[in-house]
Amino acid sequence: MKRRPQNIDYTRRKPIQARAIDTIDAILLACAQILEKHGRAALNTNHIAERAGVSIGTLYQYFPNKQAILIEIARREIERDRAVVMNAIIEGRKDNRAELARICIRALIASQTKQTAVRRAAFDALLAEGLAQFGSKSAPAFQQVTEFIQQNRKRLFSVRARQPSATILFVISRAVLGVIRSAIVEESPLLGTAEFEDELVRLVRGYFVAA
Amino acid sequence: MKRRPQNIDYTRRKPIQARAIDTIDAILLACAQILEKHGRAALNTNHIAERAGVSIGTLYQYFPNKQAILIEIARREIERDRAVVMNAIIEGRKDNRAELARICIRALIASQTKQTAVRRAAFDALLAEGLAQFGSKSAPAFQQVTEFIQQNRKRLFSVRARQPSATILFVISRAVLGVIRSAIVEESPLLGTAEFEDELVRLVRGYFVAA
Amino acid sequence: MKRRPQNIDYTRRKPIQARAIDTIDAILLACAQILEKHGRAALNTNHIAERAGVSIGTLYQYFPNKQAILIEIARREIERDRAVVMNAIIEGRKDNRAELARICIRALIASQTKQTAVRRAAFDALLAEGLAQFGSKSAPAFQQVTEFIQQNRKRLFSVRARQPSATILFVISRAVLGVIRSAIVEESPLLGTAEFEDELVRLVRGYFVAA
Amino acid sequence: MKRRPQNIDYTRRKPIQARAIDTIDAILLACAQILEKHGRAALNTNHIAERAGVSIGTLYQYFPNKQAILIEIARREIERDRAVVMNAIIEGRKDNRAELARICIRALIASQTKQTAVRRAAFDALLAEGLAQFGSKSAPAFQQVTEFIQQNRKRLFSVRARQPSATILFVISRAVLGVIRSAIVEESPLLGTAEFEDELVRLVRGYFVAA
DNA sequence: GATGAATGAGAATTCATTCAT
DNA sequence: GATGAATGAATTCTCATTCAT
Repeated sequence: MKRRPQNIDYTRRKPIQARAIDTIDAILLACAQILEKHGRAALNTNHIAERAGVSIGTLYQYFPNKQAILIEIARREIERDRAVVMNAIIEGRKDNRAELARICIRALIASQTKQTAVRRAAFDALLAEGLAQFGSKSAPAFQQVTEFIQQNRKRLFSVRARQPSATILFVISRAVLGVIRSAIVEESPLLGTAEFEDELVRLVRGYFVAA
Repeated sequence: MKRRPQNIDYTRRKPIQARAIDTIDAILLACAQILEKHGRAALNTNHIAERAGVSIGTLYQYFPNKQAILIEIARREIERDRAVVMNAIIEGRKDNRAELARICIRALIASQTKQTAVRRAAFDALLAEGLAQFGSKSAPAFQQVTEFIQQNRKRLFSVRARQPSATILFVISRAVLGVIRSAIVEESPLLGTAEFEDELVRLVRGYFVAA
Repeated sequence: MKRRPQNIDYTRRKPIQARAIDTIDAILLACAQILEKHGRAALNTNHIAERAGVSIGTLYQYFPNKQAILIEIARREIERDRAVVMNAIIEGRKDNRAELARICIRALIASQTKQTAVRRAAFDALLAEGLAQFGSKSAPAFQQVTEFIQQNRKRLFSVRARQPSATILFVISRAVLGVIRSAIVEESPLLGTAEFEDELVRLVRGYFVAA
Repeated sequence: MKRRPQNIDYTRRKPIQARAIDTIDAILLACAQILEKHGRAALNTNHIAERAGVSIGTLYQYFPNKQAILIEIARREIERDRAVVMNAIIEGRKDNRAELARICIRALIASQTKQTAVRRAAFDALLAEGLAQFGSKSAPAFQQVTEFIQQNRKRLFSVRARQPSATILFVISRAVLGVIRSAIVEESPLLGTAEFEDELVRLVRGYFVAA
C-alpha cells in the first residue's frame, strides 16, 4: 500500500476549522453506515467518500489511508465504552442501594449490542495494524475506569471483596466482555434476558468473593 | 473467459479417494502456514495452491471460494478445542486429586496460544458468512463436553457447586475463552504466568460457588 | 483450444452400437436443456457431461470439442425445419383447398417458437465456425424443399405466380423466417395472433404476384 | 483483492467532460475494431483498454462490464440504422421521381454490409441481456421513421398502397432486414447484385399492393 | 471404452491511491 | 483546499481439455 507523505495529523481531536470537523465526522459516519448496512466486503474508499458527500481527494486530505479511518472509529468506540462504564458508575453512586456491578453490566450489554459490524471491522483494523497499537489506544481510555474502581472497591463490590489488582481487573473485564461478545456473535437467545444479566452479575460477584 | 456467476448449483467434488483427502489437507495446511507466516493480507488463492503443491484449478475443485477454505479451518479448530477439553477431563479423571478446572484451563491456554493468526482469520471468515453459522458449527462440537460436565458436576466443581445449566456453561466457557483470547490479542504479559492461570481458576470456582 | 486427434467421426449418423447413440443423444439433450433453462453463459462441458449422466472423458470420446456439440444440434434443428415444411406441404396436398403458403407459415411459426435459446446458441456456433459451414450444412436440407416447391409452383402459389427462381426462393424464405425470428426475439405481441399469420401470407402472395 | 460482488449500486461515472466522452468513444471504437479484426473470441476487456489507449481501470469507470460495452455499440448501431433510413427518405423527397422503397433498401444494404462482426456481437449482447431490452432500445429509434412513413404513405408506396398499420410496418421492415442479414450471414453471392435489390423492391411493392 | 482428478492459461474486475486542474 | 479522472497491480475464479488408471 503506497502512502503519500502524511502532513495531517489525523489523530488530532480538534481541527482548527469547523468545516474539517464536519468532513471528518461525515467520513466516519459514512464508513460506519456502510459497515453496518453492507458489511466489511462492501467497504471501499470511493464508496465512503461518495456517501460522505465529499470527493475521494478530500477524504485523503483527512486520512492518510483507509486503515486510518477504521482506527479512528475504533478509537472512538473505545472511548464510548469507557464513557458508558463511567456513566453507569456515576449514576450508581447517586442511588446508594444500586448494585454497581449490575449497572455496569447492563450498560455494557446495551452498548455492545449496537453497531456490531462497525466495532468488529474497526477493531480488526486495530489488530492488523500491530497489536501494540491496541494497548496504547485502549489503555488510556480504561485507565480512568480502572483507577476509579480501585479507589471505590469497597462500595463497588461489597466489604468482603479482594483488592482488585491490575490482573484481576483485566480478567474480570475481559471475562464479562467476552461473554457479551460471544452472545452477540453467536446470536444467543440469552441476549436480553434477565437470566443472562443475573449470571454475569454472579460471575463478577463470585470472582471478587473467591478466596 | 470469465462468465457471470452461474445460477446452477454445480457442487464441488466431494473427496472419495485418499488422494483427494491428501489434497484437501495440503490446501488447508498451506493456508494455515501462509496465515501464520505472512498474515491475512498476504493470503490469496494462487499462493495457497502454489504452497500446497497443486494447481489453482485443483484448489477450486475442492473449495468453491477462498472463504470456504477458511471456514473449513475454523470447523477443524473448533473440533480441536473440543478434543482438547475432553482430553484434559479424561486425563484428570485418572488422577483423582487433580483440579479439573485448572487442567482444562491449562489445556485451553496452551491450545489457544497456538496458531493465533490462523484462528483469527478462520473465525473471521465464519463471522462474515453470517453469524448464525458459528452457533451451528460450534454447538455440536461442544455438546459432548457439555453433557460430560453436567454428568460429572460434583466431581468437577466440588460438592457445593450449583447445577450447571446450559446458560451457566455458556457463560463460564465464553468467560474463560474471552479472557484467554483477549490476553493473546492484546499481547498481555500475563500470558504464561502462574498468576494468570490462578485467576482463571478462581473465576471458575467463584462462579460455581456463588449463590 | 487444444484438440486431441479426432478418431471418431461425430457426423456419422448411425454409430454401430446402440449405447453410443444413447450417449450422443443424452449429451445433445443435456446441452439443449442447459441452454434453454440456464442460458448460454451457463453452458460448459463439465455441466453437459454431468447432466447427460456421463463422465467428461466419455463426452470427449464422442465430440472432439464443445463447438462440435452445438454444431450437431444446429444440424438437427435445420433438418427439423426441413421436415416441418415438407410435412406441411404433404399434409396440404391431401386437402385440395388448403392454402399451402398459410400452412407452411403456420408450421414454421410453431417450429421456430420452440427452443429459442437452443437454436440461437447452436446457429451461433455454426457462424463462429466459419460461414461456409452454414451453407454446406443447411443447403442439402433445403434442397429437397426447394425442388419440391419449384415443381409444384402453380398449385402452391395460384396461377398468376411467377416462376420461382433460386433467388426468389431465397428472398421469400429468409423474409418469412426473418419476420418470425424478429417477432420471437423482440417478444412481439403479434406472435400467435391471426393478424400476424395473415400478414405473412399476404407477404408471400404479394411477392409471387408482383410483376 | 477481489471481493464478492457488492450489492451496493455504485453507479458508474457519467461523462460530463469532453475528455470523458473521448474516452468512451475510444473504448467503443477499440471494441469494434477488435471485433472486426479478430472476432468475438478475441474480445477481452484488457485488449479493449489497451487498444483504446486507456487503462483497464478507466474502462471500468465508464462501463460496468464487458457486456455493457457491446450493448452501447448495439444502441448506436440501431440509431445509425434509423438515421440511414431517414436520410434515404429525405434525400428521396428532393428527387420526386425516386422510388423511395428502392432508395431505402439500397441504403440499408449498404449500411448492414458494414461492420458485420461488430453488429453480430453487439446484438447478441443485447439478446443475452434479456430479449425485451431489444424492443425497448430499438422501438424509440424507429418511432420517428414509422411516423414519417405513415404520414407519407401515398407518396412512398403508390396510390394503391394500403394504410400501413404498425403490424404492416413491423412485417415489412423485419422481412427486408431479415433477407439482407441472411444474405450477409450466409455469404450469399446475391449480395451486391442488381437482381437482389430488385427482388427486395418487389417484395415491398407486392406486400403493399396485396389486397 | 469409461472415468474423473488435475491442469493452468487466461479473463474479468476491484479499489487504494495519485495528481493535474 | 477541493475535485474526480486515471491508474494498474493484484486477485479471484472458470472451464476446455488431457491422461493415468
